[in-house]
Amino acid sequence: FREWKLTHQPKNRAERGTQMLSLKKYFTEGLIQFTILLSLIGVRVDVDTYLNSQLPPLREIILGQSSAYTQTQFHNLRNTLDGYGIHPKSVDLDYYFTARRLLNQVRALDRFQVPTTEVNAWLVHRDPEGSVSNAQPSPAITLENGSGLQDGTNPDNGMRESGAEQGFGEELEDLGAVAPPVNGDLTKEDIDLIDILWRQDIDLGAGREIFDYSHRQKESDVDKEPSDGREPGDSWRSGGNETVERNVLVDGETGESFPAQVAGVEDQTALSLEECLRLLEASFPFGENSEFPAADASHLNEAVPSGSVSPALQNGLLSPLLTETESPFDLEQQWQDLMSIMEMQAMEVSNTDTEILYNGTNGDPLAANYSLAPSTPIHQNVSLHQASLGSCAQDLSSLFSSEIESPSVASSSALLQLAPDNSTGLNTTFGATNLSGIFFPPQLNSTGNETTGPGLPDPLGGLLDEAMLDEISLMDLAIEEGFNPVQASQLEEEFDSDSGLSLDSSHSPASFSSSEASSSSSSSSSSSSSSSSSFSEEGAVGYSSDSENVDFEETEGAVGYQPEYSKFCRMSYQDPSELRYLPYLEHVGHNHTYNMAPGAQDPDEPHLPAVAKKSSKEKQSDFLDKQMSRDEHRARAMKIPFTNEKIINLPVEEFNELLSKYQLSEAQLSLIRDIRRRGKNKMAAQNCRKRKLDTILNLERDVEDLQRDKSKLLREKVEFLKSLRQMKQKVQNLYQEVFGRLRDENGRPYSPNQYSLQYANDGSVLLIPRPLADQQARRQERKQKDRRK
DNA sequence: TAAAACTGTCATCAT
DNA sequence: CAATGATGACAGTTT
Repeated sequence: FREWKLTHQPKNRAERGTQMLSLKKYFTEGLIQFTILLSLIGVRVDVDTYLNSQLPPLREIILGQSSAYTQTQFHNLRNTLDGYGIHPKSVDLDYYFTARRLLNQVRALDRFQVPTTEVNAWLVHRDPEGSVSNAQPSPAITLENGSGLQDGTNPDNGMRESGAEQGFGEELEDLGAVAPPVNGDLTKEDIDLIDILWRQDIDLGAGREIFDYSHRQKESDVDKEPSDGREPGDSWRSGGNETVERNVLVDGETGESFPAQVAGVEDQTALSLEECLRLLEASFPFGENSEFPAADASHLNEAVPSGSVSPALQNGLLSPLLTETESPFDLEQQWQDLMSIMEMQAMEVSNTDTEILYNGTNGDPLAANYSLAPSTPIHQNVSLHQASLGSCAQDLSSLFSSEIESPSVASSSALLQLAPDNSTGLNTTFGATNLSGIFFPPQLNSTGNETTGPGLPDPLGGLLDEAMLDEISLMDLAIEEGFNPVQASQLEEEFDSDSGLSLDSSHSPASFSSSEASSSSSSSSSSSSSSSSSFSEEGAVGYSSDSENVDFEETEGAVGYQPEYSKFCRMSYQDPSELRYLPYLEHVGHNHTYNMAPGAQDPDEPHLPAVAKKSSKEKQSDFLDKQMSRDEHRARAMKIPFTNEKIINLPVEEFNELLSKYQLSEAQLSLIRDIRRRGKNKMAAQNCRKRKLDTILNLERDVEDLQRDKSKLLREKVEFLKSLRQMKQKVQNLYQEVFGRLRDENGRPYSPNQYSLQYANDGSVLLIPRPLADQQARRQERKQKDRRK
């Protein structure tokens, strides 16, 4: 095959050269300009994939000959096949390349991606506010990024989930930069900084207005232009909302409008008040003296239909539901949780890639495209959907069922809930009555107040709280005992780090830096144009894979396995041990077959007459000499009268018989014994190595499975927490409603400072004086703590 | 040419 | 105890 390369490659190149000359003008004048135009508005177009496959890559026409034809980039296959690679010794290359070609087609579909309406709207929305210049990427992009997240329509979502498909430049773009990506401008530090700031933004629960340029503009221009309280981009939200306009609240962080109605009593058929409250009491680790800004109280006044409610009232009102803070929030830990979810998402998407690839023979490309496309439309639909149901009108069952029906959406929803959605769906839930401040411990709340002003707590703060997880367990939704996301994440990071045991699973921000670092440190010259795709497609091996090579494997003309690949190669499809059943493989050129079949390829005299006849005797002897092992040479030198194959493979009895037939010298006998021992040991070593490889691969698969499981569990956890919040909100609303309607003998409302509602075990609701209620609450709390210990 | 991967061999222990 | 298998370590060979 190497010969083939040598003879065909130059010809190939020449042909390509002439083709290129004729094509260059055409392309550069037409399509390229169009492409550049598109890229300037942030649309990625890969024209190559729409050209005749015989033509060289457009990239190559423009930039000149690539290294695609001079290097064998077989390891790319591994990276692209991702988890389902084949053994390097396998010759099932047709399948291999078929798979690759299909993958390329699928990716091509993915690349020519006309942005959806939502994306366009987003871009337009950002543009007039002064598009971000790439010259100063980090701060500007960070702001944009934060805003995009808060909008809940940030395509970054898709990026983080699809993980691999889009490149460096795209990531920037997805992070919110509207300007065309310039890969070289952003250093790794910049990316890290973006990431860190991005995390901080969410950590601090930064109010949306912090990022929202239009909002700031609104504030400054408030005199000139009285706004209707809605930004242009939000116009879609108002559709059909006019009827509840009167009761609409605006979430301070998302700017989202939602009806302020509280859940009616009649909603409680599914979930009894008692259950809700018990649940609430059991699970509320928050401080008793939580405070919230007066602004919240005013919202509350709107929210509660009957009676006037003072802040003090709310304090008292909620106190029976509140317990003391049990443990300080560990934001770092929560972040690790979050990040690990993201990594899981990325991994799953990459796995999806692979599955599509391998089902590619019967799957239709459209379906593949649907799944593979960075799925901004899908995610955004989800986001919008969840934002709309965030106001807790949505029933839990329908929430779950809807996601079950569309698994692709479900699998991607966790991230949404964590990133942008935390400010839409979740925060909407809590912001509905703007009581969210009460639900969070003072520390966190104060942090939010200091940094963001209007006291909007970090929705993520409680989202991944381990205490809440425990509560879920109490709810017979037990996820697992002793689950430690910190350890798990750390473990995961260890695996993700370039240990040589590539899991090919993470293109997450966490592994981003290492991957990129290894890419930049590798010697091959990945130009800036190719770095975008090499970043996303290379595995943890750190090999730079030029996009040209990835895209057009047919032209590489390189077959043969790469050492890089074979060490931890995968044998899902071809196990080396099967090779012995395919005797023709013996002539492929590699004589590394394990478990060599007896007599299958003993180069000793009588076995290769057909080959031998074709050449002269000298050549034949040379050939045989080269083919013979050292022991065979020794055996011949010692005039051993039978073949080494027999010496090694004969059973002991037959072997002894054989020895007894001949009169052999002591030296000969010794050599024969050595040959037998070495021969057997040789096979043993081969078996041993194969076993070792199998073990590693199995472990790798196990790790992937476990990571999948972990991701699933984390997703479930997020779902549970989300539903728990919704339930809490419902209960809270109910409590207010019920309490607000209570009247004493004189028709006056009860003061929440003096009374609170208690729920007896028999389902009855009691109005009891507050001191008593406080006592009971403390008692309950102690019980809880004891039970946990 | 250096480095990595591959292979055969030996020593040793286990079966 | 002999034969054989398994495996770490090492060295030579190949890529």
